[in-house]
Amino acid sequence: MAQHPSHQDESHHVGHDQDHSHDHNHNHCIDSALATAETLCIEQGQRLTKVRRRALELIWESHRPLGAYQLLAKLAEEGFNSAPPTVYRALDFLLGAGLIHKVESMNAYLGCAHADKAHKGYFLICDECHNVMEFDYQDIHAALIAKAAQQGFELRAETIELTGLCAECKATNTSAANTQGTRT
Amino acid sequence: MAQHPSHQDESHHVGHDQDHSHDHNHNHCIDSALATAETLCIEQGQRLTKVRRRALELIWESHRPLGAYQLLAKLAEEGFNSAPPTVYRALDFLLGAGLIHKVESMNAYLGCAHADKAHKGYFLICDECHNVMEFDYQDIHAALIAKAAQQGFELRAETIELTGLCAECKATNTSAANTQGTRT
DNA sequence: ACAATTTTGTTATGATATAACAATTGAATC
DNA sequence: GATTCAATTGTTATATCATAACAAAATTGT
Ligand SMILES: [Zn+2]
Ligand SMILES: [Zn+2]
Ligand SMILES: [Zn+2]
Ligand SMILES: [Zn+2]
Repeated sequence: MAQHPSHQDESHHVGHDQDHSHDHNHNHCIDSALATAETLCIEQGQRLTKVRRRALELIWESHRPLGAYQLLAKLAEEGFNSAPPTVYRALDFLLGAGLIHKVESMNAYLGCAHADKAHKGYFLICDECHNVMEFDYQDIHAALIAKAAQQGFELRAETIELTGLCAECKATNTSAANTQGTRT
Repeated sequence: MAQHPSHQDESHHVGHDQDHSHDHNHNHCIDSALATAETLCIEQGQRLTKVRRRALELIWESHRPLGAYQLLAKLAEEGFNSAPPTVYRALDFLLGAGLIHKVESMNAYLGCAHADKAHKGYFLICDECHNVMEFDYQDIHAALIAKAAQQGFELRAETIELTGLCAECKATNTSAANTQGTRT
């Protein structure tokens, strides 16, 4: 529930080596996320089964949020059952364990790099390249709690999804002097 | 895009006379919203046709956010065409005109009481009674813009949806001394 | 009246998500 | 190891949310 102070105001850029040569090959992120997942599941007596584990890997391997049916297709390719409940069960498990977030405005799922710290995901979503950056902003969190409390509202969960143009796409659009402006 | 300062930090409680005797019969809200809609559409050379107008009324008459197919059913009862495009077209029009908001986390649509001022809706959503309160919080808006700008991100749209327990439900739950705590 | 534009009707399909129940697997106990 | 119980997965069906494509009708401007 409470956000951890350790990476307050820090951002973690998720998905960033799609096409345009940001070649941070993020195997490190994946390995780290999987290791965290193992640890957390063991600690909590949860079972990170094959399909759950592979689903988590596939979500991380995707460089942007992955839809449930996209994930299902990938799992099916690898011999897992191809019916929807398979993927939704895996997603429910991973969401419950805090290992992934759902981006409501995209109906898509994204690995969380800070699964070990309970928090809600705040996202910056680029309209252009569809990359998503998760950020943690303690000030906003506190302000939202306070604002809700003013209304007598007890805050439990937050969906904060900001869309717009990321730095790279803004640079590209500007420098390329493209005529179509900010397309979608 | 910019939120207007006039109702900064003010909240408008949407949907509040459902069952438990908050008998603000909100005909006033509906009438006011419809009048605003007329004015806005005329000003902008937009046509508030029968189906669009009735859709807006029905959304307002509902005391909580209305799903597209719920709305479609109501329209169909009244002799409008009952195929999905009918309702999605009306919703698109109303969204475009700023007369309603979509609550992403509920896939539902809600009348906006401040359609005359361009803004994004910020919502408090009760897990218990499903009422939704729209609030406007200039401080948070400014902080989000600043935070995004720090990352080089140009903010275009915001989805801010907070869930939890509203004041009434908190009171009910507490006073009823229910054993189940904060269920859901 | 005529043409151009917008809106609506209609059919079909895509995309996202869950219900219900059976079969299998895993872990704990006997 | 066999037994039992709970958790997980398989399977079929369906619910829910949303859009594509094209035809028909209504509205607007001339
Ligand atoms: Zn996270
Ligand atoms: Zn981008
Ligand atoms: Zn509003
Ligand atoms: Zn409530």
